[in-house]
Amino acid sequence: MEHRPGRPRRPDVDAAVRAATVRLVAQRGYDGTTLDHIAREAGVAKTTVYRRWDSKADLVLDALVDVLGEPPLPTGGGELRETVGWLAARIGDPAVHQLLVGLVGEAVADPAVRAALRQRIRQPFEDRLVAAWGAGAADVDLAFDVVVGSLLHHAALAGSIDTRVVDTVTEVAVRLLSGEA
Amino acid sequence: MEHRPGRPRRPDVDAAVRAATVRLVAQRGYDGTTLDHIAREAGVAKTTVYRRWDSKADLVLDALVDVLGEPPLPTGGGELRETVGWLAARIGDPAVHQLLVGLVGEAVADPAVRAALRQRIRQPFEDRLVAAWGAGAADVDLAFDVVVGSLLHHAALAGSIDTRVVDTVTEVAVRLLSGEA
DNA sequence: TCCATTACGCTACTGTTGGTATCGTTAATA
DNA sequence: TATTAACGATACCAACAGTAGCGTAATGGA
Repeated sequence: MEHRPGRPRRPDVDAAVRAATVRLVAQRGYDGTTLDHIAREAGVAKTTVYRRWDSKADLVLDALVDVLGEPPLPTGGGELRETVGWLAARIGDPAVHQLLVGLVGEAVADPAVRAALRQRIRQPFEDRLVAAWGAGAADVDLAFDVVVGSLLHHAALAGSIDTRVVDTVTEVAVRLLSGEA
Repeated sequence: MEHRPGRPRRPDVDAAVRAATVRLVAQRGYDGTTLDHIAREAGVAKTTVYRRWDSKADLVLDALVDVLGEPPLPTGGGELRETVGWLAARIGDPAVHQLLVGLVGEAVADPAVRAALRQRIRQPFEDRLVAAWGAGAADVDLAFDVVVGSLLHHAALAGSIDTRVVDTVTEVAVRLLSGEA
């Protein structure tokens, strides 16, 4: 029962394509990165990419989930800032925010991308905070929108992300979640 | 000295094209609206549109400036919320946020759009607040990014904008500008 | 009136890009 | 050996932003 019949998939292709996607989108942006380019960079035919992912958005989301990592689980009392700060810091990473801003752009036009983004990016973050704090999911959603939205918009208008802005936005979101509204 | 030599421009074309742009982008989104469609809807040839605007982004920005309107000038003491709330409410308008989210998407890839967006959208807002409050421009920029970014991101993930979110975000930005950080 | 100048509509076109179809080949199982 | 599925390669399609060229209409000036 090792394999289904037929030629097995090359085992290293998924990782190579994801890595090429992250690298290229980080330096050339979402729109500036074509699928031909990704495939060539990963040493794979474009048709192979489309056998494994449904669309460019699907691939980029997969690459983003990979490079984003998992949010830390706040353990004690004052650790809320740890989780929120982690999110803000991750978005400061050019790879993360370039991948994300491209996906958000697609989400505006495509409800499927919207749902996938909620489920694979926002949900895990929300789960941690709700589990550790019993906070309302709506409040966490709002805090997430404030952190991610503010930083992405800042990056869009400024071209890069200022560290001071990351800190201030973190502070704002922590206050919001602490129930000081 | 009435006119330069040559056939004068049809005087109502600018307004008609802007109106068609607002209408179509509001209901079909930025990517879902083609220039052929805009031209047809405005009763004008596509080449005429390109004689008057340099690009789709240029046209959409022009239409956005038009439909956004001018921020109110806060007059007295507690009127900061008036100006910030105006901005948040304007973004709640589907026409405004659809136009804006498309432009922000272009701004990520195109520094020229980035600069134009700063100058024609954020600048007037900033001018009012700095003139009336002597607040630092950097603080106003941040507040702008928080209001606009949070609401656009919320819209991107939810598909529409919740009124409660508009209010909360306004509150957050007002606090930020009041120097309670 | 004739001319230079500029806007217009129209049609046709280019170039890019996400995504697909086809096909011969290769690597696995049964 | 037969079947099954993945692969690379190439060619292709459909959209769409933006451009070129052309005949025509409308203005001001000589």
